[in-house]
Amino acid sequence: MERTPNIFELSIPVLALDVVIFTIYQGALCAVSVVGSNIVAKGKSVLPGGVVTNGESLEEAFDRILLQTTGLKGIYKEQLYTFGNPGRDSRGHVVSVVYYALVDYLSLASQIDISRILTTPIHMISTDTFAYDHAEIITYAKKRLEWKLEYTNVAQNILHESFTLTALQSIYEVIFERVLDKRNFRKKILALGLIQETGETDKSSSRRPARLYSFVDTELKMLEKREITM
Amino acid sequence: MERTPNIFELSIPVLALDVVIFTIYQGALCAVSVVGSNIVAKGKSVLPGGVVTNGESLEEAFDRILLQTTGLKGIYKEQLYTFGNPGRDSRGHVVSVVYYALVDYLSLASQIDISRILTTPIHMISTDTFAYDHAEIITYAKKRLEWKLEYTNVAQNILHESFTLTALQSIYEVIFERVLDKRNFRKKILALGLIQETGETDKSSSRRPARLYSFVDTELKMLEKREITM
DNA sequence: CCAAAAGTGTTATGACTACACCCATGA
DNA sequence: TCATGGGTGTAGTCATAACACTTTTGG
Repeated sequence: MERTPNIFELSIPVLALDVVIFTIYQGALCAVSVVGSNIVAKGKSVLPGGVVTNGESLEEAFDRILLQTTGLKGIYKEQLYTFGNPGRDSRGHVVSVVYYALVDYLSLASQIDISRILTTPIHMISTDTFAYDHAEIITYAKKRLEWKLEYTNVAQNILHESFTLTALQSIYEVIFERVLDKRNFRKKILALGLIQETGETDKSSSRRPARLYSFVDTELKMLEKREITM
Repeated sequence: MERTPNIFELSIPVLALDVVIFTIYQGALCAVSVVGSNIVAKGKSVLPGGVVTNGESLEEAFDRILLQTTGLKGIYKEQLYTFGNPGRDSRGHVVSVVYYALVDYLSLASQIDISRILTTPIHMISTDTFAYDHAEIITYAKKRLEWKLEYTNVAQNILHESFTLTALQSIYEVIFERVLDKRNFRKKILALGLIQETGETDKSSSRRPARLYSFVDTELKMLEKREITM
């Protein structure tokens, strides 16, 4: 999170907004970060973030800050939590509304400035490598993501438009950190009616071509039954 | 939400904290509010709230604001959402971190100053009776409460220490707005192992005395399986 | 002895889990 | 023709949902 230096002298807390962006890269769940530039965050990674300005809605702040810090726009997001511990930034009292966001790696790579952006596998994230309380925030966001994956059709936002069932299953496996049974996974995911065959196949591999699927609904949808357990 | 008038002149959004307090009174789910005193909220109800001060954590702000506005302390709470639309308070840009809280009516009635506090059944809450976006916030909180009731043992926080199974069932019925089957409810709630018999019975009614139960765990606990559906 | 709420089981249906082999393709 | 990932079905177990009568008490 990059912050302008002068506002800490006001007598009220400063309101910031940070974003935990998840993507899947090389089979691992990763969080997107930038290199800290101020005195406190020097040499560490920080979440993309910034200060919310007067008269700006949180949505607007999200869009602006995301674009300024990463070059991304139009990705799936959801408000996560507001962190307000006065000690979380040693420069002053910063209350941060944190969003988490999902993006598929191909969209990410095509929109961002690779030289400024880090994509860190979540197992490599710790308070040694991330400034402020950002490692803790990412852990919190990961839990929320697991939950959302289990109870909603949110997975579509971390996948390309069309995908194979194996690719979809591996999203779940990577995020749940658990292997799933292929037959049960397919049975259940198809029974939910969330996805449909596109009629196309993925011919890029040198093996039997896999059928491609896409999500039926693009909006977030709560499931009556838990999506995936196994 | 009561706010001090002078801070709106600063060039950054003001951070406030509001609380949706739920309780069950006379068989209805109710939200606690106070009478608006400033020019914008005159004649309407507002959620208990206030401005977060510099150097104060959100937890500390919650405790202070809750006590100042209602006299309550030590009740169950959880952060709900942060509302930041610049138009939500016509006096200036107020970003409000909203918590929801649960309290049983007997504790509520014994701690609050009845003459200053309103307890409104949630079906009577609308933008006509509540100032700002508070009616909308309460609706949002109600949804979260339903969810929590379904997936956690949070119900204990809206009940007295010991309770009959019929009382517990009626909590679920009031919040879900649906009647539940008595035998299935009991079977399921007992199978979950969340509650235990106290050995006492409720002799206050003039009918067959009901057994009293209490919760085993006092901390919030996620259930692996959905708690109550039916 | 009556009114009212407390308390109690069974059955049918659907979901979940575990498990192993054949298929289609490009190299 | 072979190596690789794609694709498929069954059976046992467990949770869910629907349903009605007897018990206990105070008045």
